[in-house]
Amino acid sequence: MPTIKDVARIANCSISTVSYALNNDRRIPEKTANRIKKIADDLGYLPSAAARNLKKQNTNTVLVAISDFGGPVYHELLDGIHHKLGKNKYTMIVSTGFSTENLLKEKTVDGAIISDINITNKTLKQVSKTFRPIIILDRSLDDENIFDMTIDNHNAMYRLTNDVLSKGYRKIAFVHGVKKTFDNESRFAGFNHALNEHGLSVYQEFVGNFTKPSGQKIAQEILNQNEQPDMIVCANDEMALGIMETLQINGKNIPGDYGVSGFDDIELSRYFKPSLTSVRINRFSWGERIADTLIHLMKSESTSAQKAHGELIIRESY
Amino acid sequence: MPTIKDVARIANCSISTVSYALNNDRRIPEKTANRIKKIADDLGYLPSAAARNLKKQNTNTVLVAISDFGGPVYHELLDGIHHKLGKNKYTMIVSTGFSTENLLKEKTVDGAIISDINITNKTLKQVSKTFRPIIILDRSLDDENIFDMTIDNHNAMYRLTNDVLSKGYRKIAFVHGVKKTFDNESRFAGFNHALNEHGLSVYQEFVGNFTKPSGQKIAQEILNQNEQPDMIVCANDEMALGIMETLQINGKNIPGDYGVSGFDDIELSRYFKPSLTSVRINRFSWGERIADTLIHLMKSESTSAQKAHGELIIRESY
DNA sequence: GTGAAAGCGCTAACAC
DNA sequence: GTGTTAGCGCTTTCAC
Repeated sequence: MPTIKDVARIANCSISTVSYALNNDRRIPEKTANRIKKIADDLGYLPSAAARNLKKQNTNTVLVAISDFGGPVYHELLDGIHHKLGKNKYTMIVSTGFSTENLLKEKTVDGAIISDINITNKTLKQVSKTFRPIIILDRSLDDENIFDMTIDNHNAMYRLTNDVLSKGYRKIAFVHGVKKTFDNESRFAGFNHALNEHGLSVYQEFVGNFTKPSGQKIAQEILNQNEQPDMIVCANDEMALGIMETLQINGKNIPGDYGVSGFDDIELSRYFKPSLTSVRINRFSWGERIADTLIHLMKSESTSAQKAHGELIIRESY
Repeated sequence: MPTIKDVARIANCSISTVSYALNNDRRIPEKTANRIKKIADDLGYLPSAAARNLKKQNTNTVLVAISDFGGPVYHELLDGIHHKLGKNKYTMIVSTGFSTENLLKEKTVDGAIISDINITNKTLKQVSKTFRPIIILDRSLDDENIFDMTIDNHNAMYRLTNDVLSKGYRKIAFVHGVKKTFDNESRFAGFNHALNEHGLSVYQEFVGNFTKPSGQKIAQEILNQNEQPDMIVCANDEMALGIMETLQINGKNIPGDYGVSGFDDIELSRYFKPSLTSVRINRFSWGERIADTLIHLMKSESTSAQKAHGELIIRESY
């Protein structure tokens, strides 16, 4: 493993000259710089990030922490973040679970974007104390160096619910995802907001966990009860899809017997029969804005962290 | 930002004692160790990975490089890798594109798992020269410190094609993904192998790029030509799905007018009507085996890198 | 334009 | 059981 020392020895100069040359410092004439670069290249020299990070006290790396790689919603978001980060010479790494905790605590990154509810507020606050900015997408949390760029769930669900109401539905059930999560509570709040304005309140409530199987289970509950809703508003698409599937297997028509709506607009929702009405967030540009904000924050420049807005995608499911 | 020095000062001992205590060295009595740990905790001390990495010349981190976050096939694989890595106290980071190049070259990781055809062989060889093992999943490449744990595409496609033949199909078209990629060529080879054994050869060939839109375009080509195949074997599910969709839109029946098959068994394939016959790889246990092998390699222990085998999932599409 | 040297925050060999 | 110290591979200040 050649180090900067080896390059210096062979180039017959000091390590500082090598360092300057490799980092394109203006003081080194182009000719010398090229000679040194050539030698470094021939030697297979690659600088050590550990040494540079230690000296410079930064890593030029941004962490994106997600709750799992399976969710169908991260793709565009990550692409958007990566795209903007690349333009600004940052490296992006993605992690989950215990790996995220390690990375955050060991100062391996200059900034982080968190969309993983399993990371505790305590960890977040502890880490942000070291003056590395953190943008959160999965909760609201007020703390210095922690910035909220969540989706404006409330407003989007409010608009969706108003659309549902305009279609004449009145016995409206709500299917929760994991309770107390930001996404669930804010979506439910937007739903209630619209209902209340019409002098209505939720007809029935069910609690799932944002997954398809939980939707399937809830559909069974619905089928087994006496009072039947005419509309089922779900906190996300995956549960809505599970509900529709089970309802259909049991001979029900959608939207004939029940209207159903989702949230997130995952790919499957477009292909399911009937296609699912949902809320779409342009996650690529959301990601770009997130990265942009984080870059400003890491440079201690002022910016404002803004929420993402959803677009109603009306399809055939109610 | 407190460092080990600050902890030592407050604990009124040397930095080596702090280091030993924090790393649970047996020499430090539990009582002292606990006192020091408490002080470190109160101070909000977090060790610096950069310093430790520089000193120890390793990072305890494994990189998984994927070509994009959108592919529906990575989820289980990453979970399997992460699971096994966690059991062995390694941190996993995931990256794409330019970020992967940076990470690999700067020795930020002790080992890497590559499933990104955009990373050049040159980079791989250069990096593996530093004696960090690399496992490749997206190509065959013979080099020291580079280990092949690809899917045994040839064998799986051979078995699928034999099943197709046993159903009586004889005018069999093959839809390529990106040419010259390992996945495409090895699948095509397995396909040909089976055909040749029956004294047949491919009826027609089309070239897509592993995406759904490319499948849709190919379906149009098929519809516009005179000679019609009775079976369309595709190099992956996404293209197969695109083909089926376009064929159906144009009034064709599957499997009545054409049989279709895929490869990968992505989630959508189960829900599409007709459901798609495909090849499933248990990616979780594949991931576990990959991580296990890499761990051995990083410890310079001997192991054998083995390929992954696919399971035929027979459904309704031919 | 180039070099010497300090020092980033740790680990671990060695001394006591 | 605890402390002293060298040194990991860089960047950067300061001299010349």
